[in-house]
Amino acid sequence: MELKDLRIFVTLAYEENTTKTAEVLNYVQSNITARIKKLEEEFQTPLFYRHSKGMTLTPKGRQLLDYAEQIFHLIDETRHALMDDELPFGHLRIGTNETTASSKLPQLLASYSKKYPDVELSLRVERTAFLLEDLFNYQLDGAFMVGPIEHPDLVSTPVFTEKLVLFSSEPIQVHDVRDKTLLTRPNDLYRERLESWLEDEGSIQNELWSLTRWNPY
Amino acid sequence: MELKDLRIFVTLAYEENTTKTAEVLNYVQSNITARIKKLEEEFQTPLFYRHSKGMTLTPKGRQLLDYAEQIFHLIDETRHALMDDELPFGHLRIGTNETTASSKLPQLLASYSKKYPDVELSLRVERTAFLLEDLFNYQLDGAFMVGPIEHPDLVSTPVFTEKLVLFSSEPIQVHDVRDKTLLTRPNDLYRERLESWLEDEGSIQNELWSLTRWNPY
DNA sequence: TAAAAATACTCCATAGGTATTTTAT
DNA sequence: ATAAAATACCTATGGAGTATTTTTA
Repeated sequence: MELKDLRIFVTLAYEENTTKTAEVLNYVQSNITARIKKLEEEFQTPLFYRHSKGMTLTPKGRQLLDYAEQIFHLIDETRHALMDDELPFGHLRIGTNETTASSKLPQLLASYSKKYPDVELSLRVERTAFLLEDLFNYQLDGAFMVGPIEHPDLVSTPVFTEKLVLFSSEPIQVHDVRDKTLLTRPNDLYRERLESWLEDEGSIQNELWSLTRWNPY
Repeated sequence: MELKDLRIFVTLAYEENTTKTAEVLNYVQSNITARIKKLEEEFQTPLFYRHSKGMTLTPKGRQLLDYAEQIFHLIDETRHALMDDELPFGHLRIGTNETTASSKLPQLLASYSKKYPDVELSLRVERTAFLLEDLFNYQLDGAFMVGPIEHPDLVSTPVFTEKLVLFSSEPIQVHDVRDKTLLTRPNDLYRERLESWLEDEGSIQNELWSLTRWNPY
C-alpha cells in the first residue's frame, strides 16, 4: 500500500464513480480500477460494491476509509509541523556546567519554557569536556559553558558575563598565590583563568558562552 | 512523500548508516541517499547531519521520526483491522419493520451488542419497501423483514416464526371475511397473508426473515 | 587507507495512458 | 442507447542498480 493508492481510494469512496475520480485526481479511468484492484488484492477483501451507477463502499471499505482519513490527518499534521515553522516544539536537549546550572540558567529556562510551552526541555549537567563530546555526537542540541570556545562545527554566542572571585582563608597578595599548590580537575577552565590572571596580574572577566552545533545548511 | 520513503527514513534514523540501511531493506546504498535527499527537498529542511561515521537525525528529523512512527502504527492497525478478522467491529446498519422492532429485536440486538461490543449498531425502522430500497442503495447492511423475499442480490435467512391473528369485534367465520372491505397500506404483506389464508381457508405461519446483501466475492 | 556519503550514469518495474469490450439499465 | 467498470496492451516516469568519486578521520 502506498499513499497514492490510499488517496485514490478515499476520493473514490466519496465520488462513487471511477470516471469522476480520475478527473478529480488527473488520472485516467482505467488506472483507478487498477489501483483499487491492487488494494483489494493486498487486503484480500473487496472494498467496493460494483453496480451500474458506480461503486459503493463495502463494510470493510468503510473501515479502511476510517483509517485512511486518520492517516491523512496525521500526514497533514506532519507536513505542518515540519514546514510551517511558527512556534518551536519538540525535544530540545541542553547541556550545562554545574556552576551555570545553579545560577542564572533556571530563570532563563523557565522563561523559555513559558514562551515556547510546546518545547520539551531536557537538561544535562556535566563537565565541559563531556558536554563538547555530546555536542559532537549529536546527543545535545546546545550547551551553556564557560567560553570562549572556538570550533568550526560549533556556533557560540555570549550569554552571561560573570565575575570570578578568589577566596582565601587569610589575607593574601596576588604574587603569593603563584607559590601555592593549586588542586583542580584536569584541564579545569577556572584554573586556566586563574593562571592567565596571574600572568596579567589583574582581574579578568569570565564570560559564559552558549554553544550550539553549527548547521551547515 | 510515499510510505516507502518513510520506511527508509525510519530505518536510517535507527541505523545511522546508509550502507547498513540498504542491507536491512534490501536496497542499494545510493538509493538510500537519493530517497532521503528527496524527502529533505520535499520538507525543505535537512533531516540528518552527515558526518564521517554516518548520519544522525537533526531536530527536524527527530520530529519527523516521531510522526513517522505514529503513521506506521496506524497503518499496522489498519492492516490488522482489515485482514485479521477476529472479532467484528465498526458500523453495522440494520433495518427493520416497526412490528418487528418492538417485539423480538431488542433482546437480539442487545445480546449481539454484548457479544461484539466493538460493533456500533444503528437501527432504521421503516416499511419493507423502503428497507429494500436502502439495501439496494447500500445504505443498509441488512434488515429484518417479513419474508420470504427472493432476490438474486440478497441473501435471506429465517430468524423468527410468528403467529398471525385476526381480531374482530364480533364473532365471525372465515368465509364472512371474504365479503368485508379490508383497508391496508398498498402492497401490505399482512394483507397478502390474509388473502392467501382465505384461499387456503386455514391458518398459516408468518415467518420473519433476515435479509442481507449478497456478497459476490 | 578505510569507511562513509555523494554523484553520474544506466536500467527496468510498474504506474499511468490508449483503445476497446463488457455489463447493466 | 447510455453510462458505468473492466480488460488488453502500450508508454514512460522515476525508483532502484552499477560503478566511481569525494570526503573525513
